Amino acid sequence: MVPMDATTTAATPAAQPSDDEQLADLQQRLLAWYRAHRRDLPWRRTRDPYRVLVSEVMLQQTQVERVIPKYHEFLERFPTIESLAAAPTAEVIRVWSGLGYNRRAVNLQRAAQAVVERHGGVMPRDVDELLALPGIGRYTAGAIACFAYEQDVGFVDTNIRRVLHRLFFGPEVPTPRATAREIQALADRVVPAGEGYDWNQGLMEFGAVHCTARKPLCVVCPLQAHCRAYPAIQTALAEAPATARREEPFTGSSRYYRGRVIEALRELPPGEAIDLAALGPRVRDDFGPEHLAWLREVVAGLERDGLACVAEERAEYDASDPEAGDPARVRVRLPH
DNA sequence: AATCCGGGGTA
DNA sequence: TACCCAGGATT
Repeated sequence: MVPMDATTTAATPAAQPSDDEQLADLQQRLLAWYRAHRRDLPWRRTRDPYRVLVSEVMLQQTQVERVIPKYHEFLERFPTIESLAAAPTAEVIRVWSGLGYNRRAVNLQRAAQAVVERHGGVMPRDVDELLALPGIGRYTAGAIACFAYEQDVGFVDTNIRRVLHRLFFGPEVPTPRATAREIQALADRVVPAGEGYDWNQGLMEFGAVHCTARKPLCVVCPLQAHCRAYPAIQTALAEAPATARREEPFTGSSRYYRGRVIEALRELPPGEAIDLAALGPRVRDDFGPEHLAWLREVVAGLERDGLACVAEERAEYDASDPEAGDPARVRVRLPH
């Protein structure tokens, strides 16, 4: 006997679809949108875990259009995970030129070395094992599990965060209504079974070209009926005071000079080192002896990140200051 | 939670 | 010039 209670699933009228039916419709609409609008990107043509790894690390904070040529160049030079693991780090850093966040290059090679040494050259499938690799966080681990091994796992990048927040929580401005944990849990829950690859690619594509941060195309959005942010998002974005987050000046910053030093080291002949006194003028026009200690600190920071190697030439013993090394005697090069 | 980490394209 | 952008690691 069917209960009289109208709230039970069995008694729910077709005119009031269940949450499951709503979600299924949303999923099908997004998948349909993606299959009609997806860009032909190089890393969408492969499931090779190594190639997926390379693309995902490059795509961390770097735009698609800038990654595409470097992706081809990098794989031409390092076609296999073994070749990357065995290469001189200096060469990996050189090939990385133009992508920025150079630590990623070092971590990518370290990850390749870990896969070769700890996993016999086979990229792990489990998110937890992937997370243990250098430079691979929750996003990249999930992306590899999904885009290389086609597992139905959820993960969150800036596009997925924005899209899921708008759909399920409402406008993300002026302040987000959901925590990172809630978004991650949601991302895991809404992956359609067996469709994880297209679903996650679709969420990112949708966020990148349709449900954008500034000018979402709500008027022609196929997900209108499912969106907690529609149509309030347009008003919210219009009223949001242009986030007065002043960026600190880049020229003259530590980041700027780190970039200049790496740029100078890349130009050295392979294996060659340069002393600070010669490096200085290549990094800043006004360089003088008073900048030696400062440059030594910049180089020390790069060394901590595995981006530079420092060798101090044997100094004369100075009885008055036995601790101090002479910055002028320090030589620097890219790591082997 | 805040901060650091590059660089290039574009309005 | 100012602003944007497929995160991770450290503290």
